[in-house]
Amino acid sequence: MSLATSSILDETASAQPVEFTPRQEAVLEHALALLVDGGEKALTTAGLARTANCSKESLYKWFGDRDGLLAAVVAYQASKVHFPSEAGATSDAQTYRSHVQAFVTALLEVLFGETSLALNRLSIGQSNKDSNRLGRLLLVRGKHMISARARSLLEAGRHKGFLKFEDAEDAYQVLYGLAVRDVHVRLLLGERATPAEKDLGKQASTAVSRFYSLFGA
Amino acid sequence: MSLATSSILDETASAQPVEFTPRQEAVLEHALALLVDGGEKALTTAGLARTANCSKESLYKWFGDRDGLLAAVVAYQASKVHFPSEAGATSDAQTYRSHVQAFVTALLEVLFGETSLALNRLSIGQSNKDSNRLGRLLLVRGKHMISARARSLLEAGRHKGFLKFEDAEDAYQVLYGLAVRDVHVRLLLGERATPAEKDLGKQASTAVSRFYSLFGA
DNA sequence: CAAAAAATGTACCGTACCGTACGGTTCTAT
DNA sequence: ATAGAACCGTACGGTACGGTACATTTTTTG
Repeated sequence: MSLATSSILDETASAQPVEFTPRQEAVLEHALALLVDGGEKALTTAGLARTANCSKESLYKWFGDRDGLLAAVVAYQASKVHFPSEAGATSDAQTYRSHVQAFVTALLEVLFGETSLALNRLSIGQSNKDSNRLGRLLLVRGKHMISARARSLLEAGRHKGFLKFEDAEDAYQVLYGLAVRDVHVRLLLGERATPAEKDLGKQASTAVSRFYSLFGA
Repeated sequence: MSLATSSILDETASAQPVEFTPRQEAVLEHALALLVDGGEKALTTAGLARTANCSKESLYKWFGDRDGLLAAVVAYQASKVHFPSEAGATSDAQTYRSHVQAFVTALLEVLFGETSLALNRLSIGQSNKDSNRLGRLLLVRGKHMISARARSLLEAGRHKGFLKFEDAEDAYQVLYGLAVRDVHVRLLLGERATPAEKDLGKQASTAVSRFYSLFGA
């Protein structure tokens, strides 16, 4: 049984960090590069073997089949994304708000990055498969992780009296919508971001400002 | 020169309604059905010819090549989507707000429909092509149309003193974000909507409520 | 009703790519 | 140093699909 089907795809054990050897990580890095410019069609087993200076046989030994390779790419990239955890519990209203704004900025940086866009395009393109491994992988190791992190941040704000809301998940969804709007989908469709949309700090600032208008205590 | 490259793809003349013969529309309907369950891989020329009882030669005569067929499917579906225009200029605050809410509900109905999701998945999957015809097609005949419609609706509300904002496009983006959040992307990734997210009227209602908190006069 | 235009269905070709096999090479451990 | 494992590069089979050609049938038109 391949590495892909035995551990990466096993969503019951989705907590452990998924180890790759350095050689495999180097190959996955090449795979990412191929994906970012060229899309899924550009990531062929022969092409990856050529650009990464490895053999196809190794690819199949490591990842099982092409789907396993794609899943490994997604899992590997997800393992590289880390969000800053809340810096200490002792913070006044001002610094807490700056934490929220930093979180939103980091969120936009990840979502609007070319790598994330390429992987989202890949997963969306595969979302009509029987099991839809990539979509679930991206959701569970990407969005759900971020969502959990955001909820804990917002809960802390409520506990300290900076925010007021009923459901943390609901509040996070609003914050997400205010920050992302339809920019994500437009980027996924290939539209270029406007200069204003490229100023992620400014975008995050106004989003947080509006969020506080709705949920500030 | 094929129909696809001569008229559908001609973005300079993107205003005229794109005519198809009834026979062609019937074939495009079958193509849509194939796309909705099965994704792009399921839409093969041979498969479409078989299910639609037409010949491959006719497909190539009508649409040029496979890309032209995909573009025709997108253009055809876009031509079927219509939003209710604002019903008369004489309306009080209450009915105007109901118009806004109806617009948001219609927006969600379109975006979360299986057909729209399938076409968005298709266009996103093709967004790394050289010209990226599908993405631009979906943007110009879909999102931009809706955006223009929304701006005029919001401008009317501002003119009547129901709303207060600086930039109509910016206000619309906020309304969009409040209503859609990350549900669209999650659906694109294959996740099922929660029961609460399926209540589009309720979702639109709270979105409009929050929008009025931010932009109400 | 007959000629012409259009459409159907099938057969075919070329290409692209997944997956496997195999000979040769490099690394590792004892 | 040497045996064994891992790996590289390449070549090949099988398959799926885009696109074309052509004979037959259906529809339109004068």
